[in-house]
Amino acid sequence: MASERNQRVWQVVARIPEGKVATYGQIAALAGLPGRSAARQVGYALSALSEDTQVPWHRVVNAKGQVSLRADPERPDYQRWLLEAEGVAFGLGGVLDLARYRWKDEP
DNA sequence: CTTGTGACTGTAC
DNA sequence: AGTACAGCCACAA
Repeated sequence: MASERNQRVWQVVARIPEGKVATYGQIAALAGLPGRSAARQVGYALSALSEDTQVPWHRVVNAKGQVSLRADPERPDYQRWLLEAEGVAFGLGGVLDLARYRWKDEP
């Protein structure tokens, strides 16, 4: 069974609308994770997700607007592929425009 | 108990 | 622009 804070993180991630993305720091703030290293715990929480999870973890990117996730040798840009399918445009370096796609908790 | 690692961020050079 | 360092926390061994 997952820890409460992990579920809290997943709950926040699940609120990200389609075609939008959020940064780890943002997720941490919304999830109410204390401390400055909260972003790490967010990443750790996502790492604990199952393969069949329904959480849109692919909408979570780092502060640079790039997909993080360890590069799986078999799925090098799985996350990017999922985002592109939602209408998110990536730059050449696999970077997206955070100023444009960053999710805002309130409209 | 200690140590090492990690889907990170911000500041400094 | 990129690179390096520090910060802080959870988890596995």
